[in-house]
Amino acid sequence: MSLNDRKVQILQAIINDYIETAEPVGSRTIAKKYNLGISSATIRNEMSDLEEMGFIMQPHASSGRIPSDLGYRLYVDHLMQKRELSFDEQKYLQSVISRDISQIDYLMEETAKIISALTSYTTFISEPVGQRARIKQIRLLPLDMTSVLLVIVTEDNFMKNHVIKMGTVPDEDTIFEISMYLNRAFQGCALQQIDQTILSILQLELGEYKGLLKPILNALKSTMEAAEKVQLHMSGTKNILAFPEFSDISKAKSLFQTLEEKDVLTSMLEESKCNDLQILIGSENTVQSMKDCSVITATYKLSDDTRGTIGIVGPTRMDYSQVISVLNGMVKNIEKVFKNLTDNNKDG
Amino acid sequence: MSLNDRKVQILQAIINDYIETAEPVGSRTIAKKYNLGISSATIRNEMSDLEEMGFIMQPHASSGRIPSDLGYRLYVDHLMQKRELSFDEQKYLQSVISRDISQIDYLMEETAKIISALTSYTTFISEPVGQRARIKQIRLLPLDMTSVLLVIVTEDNFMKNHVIKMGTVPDEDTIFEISMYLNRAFQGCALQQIDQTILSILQLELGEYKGLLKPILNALKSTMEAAEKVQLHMSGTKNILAFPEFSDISKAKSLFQTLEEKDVLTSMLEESKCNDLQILIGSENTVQSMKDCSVITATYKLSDDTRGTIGIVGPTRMDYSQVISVLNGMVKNIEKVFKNLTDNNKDG
DNA sequence: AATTAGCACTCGTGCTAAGTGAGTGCTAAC
DNA sequence: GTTAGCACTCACTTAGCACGAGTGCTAATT
Repeated sequence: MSLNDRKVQILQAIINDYIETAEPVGSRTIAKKYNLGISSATIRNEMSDLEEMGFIMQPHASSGRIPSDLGYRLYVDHLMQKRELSFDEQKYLQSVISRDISQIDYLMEETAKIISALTSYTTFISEPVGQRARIKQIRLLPLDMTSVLLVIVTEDNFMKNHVIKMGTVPDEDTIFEISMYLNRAFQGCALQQIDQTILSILQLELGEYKGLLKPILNALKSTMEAAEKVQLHMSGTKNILAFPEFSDISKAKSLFQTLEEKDVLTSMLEESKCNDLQILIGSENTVQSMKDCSVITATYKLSDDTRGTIGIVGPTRMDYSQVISVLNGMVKNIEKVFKNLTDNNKDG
Repeated sequence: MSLNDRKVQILQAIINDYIETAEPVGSRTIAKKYNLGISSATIRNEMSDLEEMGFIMQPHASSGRIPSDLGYRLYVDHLMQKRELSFDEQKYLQSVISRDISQIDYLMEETAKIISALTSYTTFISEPVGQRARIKQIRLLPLDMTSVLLVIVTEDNFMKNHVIKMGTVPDEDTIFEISMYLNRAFQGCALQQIDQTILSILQLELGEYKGLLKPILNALKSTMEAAEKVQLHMSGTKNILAFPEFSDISKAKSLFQTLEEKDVLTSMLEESKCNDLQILIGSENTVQSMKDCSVITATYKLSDDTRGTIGIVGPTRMDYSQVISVLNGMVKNIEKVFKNLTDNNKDG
């Protein structure tokens, strides 16, 4: 039994119809709606074959057929038509550019919102991460009467500020000097490289301000930890409730549960980071509560090793073709935004 | 018809039972479960009165009674027993201390998680905000070959860093000088106070680096905008699905919709900021989708004018007494954490 | 040999009717 | 004023039935 042309047409019809209606598709529906030039009886025979081959299944005897995960897989890999974005979609997608995007978290938040609005699926996105391990700059600044401000920047411009309370704050020039010491001592360092030798030298150099060393080390540690932790933004979780496959509250609940565990999502995004586009259909997902969902992820690259990932979660019966074109569009868009941002700032 | 002692006892019994079971409470249930020493017939008569007075109502004829918003109001204002936290609850609540809390957003995130876990309601919390309008420090630092880093700090230590791309980056000493100019020019300023006079002087002082002025002004603007926008953290949205009052998917959906609109929540928290504790029951809420919910908010104060608010959303049938004690406990806790943080840093 | 028409059969869905039980309101007796 | 008793209401459950969408099989047709 071979997967001939007609079987493929029928499978395609079933998938298209099911994506649209969420109802099991019967042979008569296909005969009437899609002009394949064959009768429902013939379609029935073919469907029986398709079921035997594992591409479709019956929710219960004497009901229509729905695509299986394998069916969707075939569809995604070989049948799916590439869909161009409409003008309106394109325009809406690009609206993220026109806002103030100098703040990365805002850009991420907006991006997630736009994608979830366009696709009506749940969207999550990770901030771009690259070479964070090494310290690029570490600077001390005066803040007020009782505290100084420590600014730490890693190689890929991840940065974090720390307020350090002190009994008495040194004067402007002394702070500048200490700042220079610190920068010389730590620049280019990974956290692990900071050993006792460096610390003793530094302690000596700091002189009467050696009390600063402890809070500075704490700040370094917490910055490095935060740098490891990829920031995640999410939007459109409520959309899940609109799909009939989640009208069973308990199913919705367990998916929500998973979506609240950012670690799970982060590691999902991490895993897919090497692929430009990754599609996991139903049972292909490792997370139990997503066995009824498909997850599509796309990776955007700001440089060779600075990347982030956008992910979409929806029922397996999702509009793969639309999602993929939206994701591709958005990836191009983000990359462009960052490029523009860089160029603009060079002018200003 | 007066609200005598017996009526109050019956009302209390109805509310307690309904909070526990979520089922309309009948006269026989009360007679059997709560030993009030009167028969179900008497209770029926009293209930009839209570209904006439507006404290309870029937979902449909010949069903048991449920408390009305007015009933809950009476309960909350006069009947409710203050509940002490159990040892375990107290311990769990304080577990937020033992983690690394030097980063405010992490602390907020954890706090929301703990409260939603303890109460099983949805929790949202706003970061402490005080006098943000004025600039406390504005500093320029070298970053790398093509860019400098601008650090802006407002009066209440809200801070934001901005990367400014430049064709050629001045040397360390020049940057320091520019940094000092800037700081002198803008320290103590509100954004609105920056006028043309200041700008022309600055432009003169910046000399060949006057190109910096535009990005600096942009950075100032975006910082001030971000400072106005209160950061909000949320946890436990999925809990909503566990309550029978939201087993109707469409109700759950509209509540989710509201919870995704951070502006709405932010303004709710803002409004309640003057009260230590505020309880809005059902129809007392202005937001339409929350007319079936109660919202309890508690305000924590880090100083006279630096405050944040914790809010809890749940069905009107919520365990008011538990929620209030958890919120009070957490407010004390947060205030303590911040106090400790300050003291610790003074030592180190 | 492939296709199709026809038919029996399956099974979810929607409707109705009857029965059940929790709860009320009213009345008359205590 | 309190209570027992009773009629009544109404949501909820269950069974039975008809309907229709859909299948699989078989025999006729191309």
